[in-house]
Amino acid sequence: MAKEYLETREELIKSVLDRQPADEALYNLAELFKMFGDSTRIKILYAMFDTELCVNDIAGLLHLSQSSVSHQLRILKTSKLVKSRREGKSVFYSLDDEHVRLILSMGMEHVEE
Amino acid sequence: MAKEYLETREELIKSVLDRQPADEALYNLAELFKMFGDSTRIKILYAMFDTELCVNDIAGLLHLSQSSVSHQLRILKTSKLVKSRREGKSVFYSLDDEHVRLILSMGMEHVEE
DNA sequence: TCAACATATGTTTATTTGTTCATATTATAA
DNA sequence: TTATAATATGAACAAATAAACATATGTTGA
Repeated sequence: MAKEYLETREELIKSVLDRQPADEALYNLAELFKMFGDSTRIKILYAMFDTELCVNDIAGLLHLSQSSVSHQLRILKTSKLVKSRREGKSVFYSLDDEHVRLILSMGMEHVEE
Repeated sequence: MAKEYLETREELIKSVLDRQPADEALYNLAELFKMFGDSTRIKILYAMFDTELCVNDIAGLLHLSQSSVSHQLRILKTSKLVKSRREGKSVFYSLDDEHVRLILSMGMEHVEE
């Protein structure tokens, strides 16, 4: 009985390890969520939920400094969460991927409960 | 023409602001994602993806110190991402909510591309 | 070419945060 | 109740990081 318990327990532990994704995948996953884990970036991402915006628009809209917005956009772009296109003097940013919207929505659903 | 452009631009800005969730909601959203934005916590959460585990199991499984795991579990519990039940000397932790699994899966999908 | 505007970037600083170590709490069994 | 096992917690330290400030780069029109 005790042995059986230990065996199934060992099996449980083993199955958890088997199912566990590789460390690298989990590291990347954490890095992804880290991008969403800052108020400023979340505000910026949400503002772009269904429209592209240029840096000054975002800064004005959200009462943030141009520098701060630009820095955060660079981080978001490096992480492939936003993309940009230049139009004259302005650079328009938008969400890079439908997943970004999904992740935002899913999180918001959880928060709103 | 220029005026029309400006008007629609103003309208765009206005509509963004209208759609933008309250700062408090966005703050909470960022706090939620922050919980997922650390490798250690992600590993712990994923290990519990479909089974409850006690502190020592997690520590052994993931080669983490007991203290570190306990600290992180407290943070996760405070954020309502995990729940716990005591059984004798052990405390078993598990994901608190189906949303947690959904958020993890959605993020992993994005990362795996 | 020069002035202005929009954006990007480098640096410094202050804050946040994860880990470690030591110790406290809680529960079980002898 | 004492020893031991499992977990929790407090404090100190080091690393990560967001914001501010100054300045650089790039773009347009006069």
